[in-house]
Amino acid sequence: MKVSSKLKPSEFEEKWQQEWEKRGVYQPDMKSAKKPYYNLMMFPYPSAEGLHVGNMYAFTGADINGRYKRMKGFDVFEPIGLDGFGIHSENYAIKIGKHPAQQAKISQKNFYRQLRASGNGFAWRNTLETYDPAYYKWTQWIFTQMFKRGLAYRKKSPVNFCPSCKTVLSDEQVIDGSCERCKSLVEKREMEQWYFKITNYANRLLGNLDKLAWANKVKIGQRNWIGKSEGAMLKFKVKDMDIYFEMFDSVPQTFMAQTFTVIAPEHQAVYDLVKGTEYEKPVMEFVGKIKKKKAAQKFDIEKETEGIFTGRYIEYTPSKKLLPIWVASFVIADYGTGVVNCSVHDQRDFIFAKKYGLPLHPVMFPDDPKEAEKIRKLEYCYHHAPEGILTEPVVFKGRRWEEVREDILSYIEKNGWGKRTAQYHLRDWCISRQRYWGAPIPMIECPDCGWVPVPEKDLPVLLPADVADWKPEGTGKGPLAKIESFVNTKCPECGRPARRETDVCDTFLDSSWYHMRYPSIGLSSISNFSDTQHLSKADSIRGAINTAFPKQSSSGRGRSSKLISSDNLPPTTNDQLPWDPEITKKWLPVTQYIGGAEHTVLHLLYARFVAMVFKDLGMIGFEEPYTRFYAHGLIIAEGAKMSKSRGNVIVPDEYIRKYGADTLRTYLMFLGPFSHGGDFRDTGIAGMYRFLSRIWRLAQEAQNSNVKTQILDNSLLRVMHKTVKEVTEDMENFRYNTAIAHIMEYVNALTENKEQMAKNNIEVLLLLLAPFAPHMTEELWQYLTHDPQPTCLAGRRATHNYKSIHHQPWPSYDPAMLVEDAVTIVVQVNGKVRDIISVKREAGSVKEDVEAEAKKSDKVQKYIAGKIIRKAIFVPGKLLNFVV
RNA sequence: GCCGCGGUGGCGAAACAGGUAUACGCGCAGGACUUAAAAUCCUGUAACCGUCAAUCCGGUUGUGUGGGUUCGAUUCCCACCCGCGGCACCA
Repeated sequence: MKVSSKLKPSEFEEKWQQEWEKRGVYQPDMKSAKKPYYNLMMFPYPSAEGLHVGNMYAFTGADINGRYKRMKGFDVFEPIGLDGFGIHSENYAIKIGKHPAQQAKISQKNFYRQLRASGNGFAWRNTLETYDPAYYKWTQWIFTQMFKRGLAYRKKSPVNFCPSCKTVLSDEQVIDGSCERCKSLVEKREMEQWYFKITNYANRLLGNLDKLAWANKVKIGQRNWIGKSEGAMLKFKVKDMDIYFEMFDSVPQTFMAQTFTVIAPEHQAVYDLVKGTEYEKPVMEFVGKIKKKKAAQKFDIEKETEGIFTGRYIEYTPSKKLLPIWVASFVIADYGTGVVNCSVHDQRDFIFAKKYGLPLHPVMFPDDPKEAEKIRKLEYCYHHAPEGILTEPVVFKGRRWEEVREDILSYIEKNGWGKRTAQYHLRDWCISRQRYWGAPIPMIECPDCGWVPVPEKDLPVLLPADVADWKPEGTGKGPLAKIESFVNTKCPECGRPARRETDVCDTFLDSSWYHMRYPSIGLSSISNFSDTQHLSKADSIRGAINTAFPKQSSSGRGRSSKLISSDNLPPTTNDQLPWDPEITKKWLPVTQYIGGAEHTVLHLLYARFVAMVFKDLGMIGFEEPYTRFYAHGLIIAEGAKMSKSRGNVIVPDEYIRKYGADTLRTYLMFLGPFSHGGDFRDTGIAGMYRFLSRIWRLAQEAQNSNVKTQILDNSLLRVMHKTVKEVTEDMENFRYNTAIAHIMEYVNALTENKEQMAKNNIEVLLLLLAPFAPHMTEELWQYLTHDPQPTCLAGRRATHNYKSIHHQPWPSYDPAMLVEDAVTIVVQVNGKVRDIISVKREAGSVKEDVEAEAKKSDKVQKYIAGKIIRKAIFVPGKLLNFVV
């Protein structure tokens, strides 16, 4: 075997990519793997033609972990797919004026090409795409499971609507109240939507967080999003009416201060309160006005709070007072009960009461009599004051706000006014999207039977293909509503004519369970996968697109929107479940999940929720899908997030062409800590190419016949063991930048001591570098070593005399080799470094010896001569500090 | 407003347990090789001050600002300033 004298990635990178894939180097045996390690990276959603270096950064970092773990002896499974169904991909299709299904085909080809060219060790036989009917059949199946368990329901609720794009937007597409694409102000529209009852799981989602090995900031993010708030739910009667209101109070300490009640304008009971009274007209006009205002500027916090009296009162038993009920703009309808009792000890209530001249009654004061007088005179709002002293109720007179809470809660319960309870900030998950490019919600509305789920045997409900009008129009109905052949169907229960749901599922449902699917893909055929089958699987998009776009058949037009039965679809591993139970038991939960922190509260929460539902339905044996999650940083360009509109998108392709994927990968990882990301500048990349070229030359010099195979003891060997130790520790903690730095130091040591260099020095170097630069290390490894044993790489397939470097064991180090004969001791005088001395290892830990040695130093003498040494602080093997 | 993260040379960044601050790299400067260039290799590179000068030598300051604890602080504590990200009328 020969290699070029110069590092030329184009000569071998593609070659190895093909070779690895052909030999299944990264394809673990799913059934008999002994040490399964499911290394999962969040799959990309194609919202552009291809990947940018920011994406590549994330995938490379995840891949390095997989490659390292593989060398550590794990059966690493690292799958890849595309989250190509949904609004991001559809928006991109709209932007460039292509049909989403056509664009999906183009994006898929390009994304997969780039992911291959980046040198990632993916299990290419286990790919999935969320728009593949074989996949979304099961996304729809999940919906029906939710519905059957009462976890999917319909509710009329305001949704985000962009008047310019004429479309409904998801929450995450609304940035500061504006549409992320056109920047116009987003409106709120009342629409009936499908929801998943994620709030039923709020407490479990919160409680389990403690058990997860996740980045702390992500856990904190989820805790805040779930937003548990404990307090009391009180219940009181409306005077002269048969209406009772419950109201939540998270600060029950000052419950005796409550002097009025506010109700949300959207609250259903508002009308009942004023019906037939003189207040009906003005109040209902007010309600209409506020609703309009809220619709126009959904997220704008109305600084000016507004309200109107309803003419009704709450019989507030604790103080035996009547609290006037007001409709107030600031009350949130879907948090708590939408009715709140108000007091002087709340900032908003205080402002509202002042504005409308409502009564206020302080019951808590500071120690300072002057300040207390100000509170009595209602000069400012005294709230959330731990040191505040209560005056009411009398039994708690003199108690402090910070310690009285639990006793007050018990008191409220004892008197029967209310009960301890918790409220959550988390809302139910809105699934409906009035869009085209998504999995149709598999529900049928029958005039007689109501909402009926599509039977499992009829899934998937295929997305009709030849839809000319697939763009969102913002009429409140999705594009599918216009396709009569889609809409009109029969009720699965009674067989009479019925209509299909025409909304599609939120794309976050697609991605909430994909980790369940990967390991089971292609299971029945994996043992005798031939190359041709493999290629046809890699090309499966063609099949998917063809079902979405059947060729015009002679039998007539318009047939393509007819639903295709599941018989025509690729076989699945199991008819009852979208995964194989045994395989799932072996590989899940995911061993290591890696992704961006921007999904802290969306994808990562939904996936946990869906897993909990699976667990409750007895389908899986765990409820947390990702026990370990690592949040990688973001690559920015010129100080800003990469985006087309900014024009700062950096595509990896040209760099790969010029320097090779190895150089780009290593460079990206060297930029900074993987958790921090970094600013991409191309000035440094040539330096990384230079570094890898040095290794290239070094490895060739190692083939020189003069170079010994192994040297048992010399200084280089010690450096080598130290490097192995440091790099190993860095790899375990995703500290790739310092791992590379340590490899560089090692290379520097080798270059400076070439006469001592042995072949095993180079072999260890290549092994340490292999996760970062998989192609060139493979090329050099094959060049340097000739493994005589034919190795079984991919089950039964390997026939050649070849063992990949990526299947070599990770080098180990001998701790005994790290111990040096002499230790360096820093000598300080009054905390300032005055000299550095070297003593024998044994002497380095004996204070007297080091002290005597240090006193011999002129530099030290200069500072201690003629002075009294009061103390000498000694850190064995490290430091000696004279205090004079 | 609340929550989280960060602030170290010209730049990206190291310092894992309070103990030599600036590892590793980029950039820059100088040199070697060459007819020349590229490539490669070598040397230097926090600031300021001292000696005619100096690659050597000696000193002072220095990790956003001001305090504190300590023999010793980038690291721990308190207060503040600045930047980034998330949430935001949640009673």
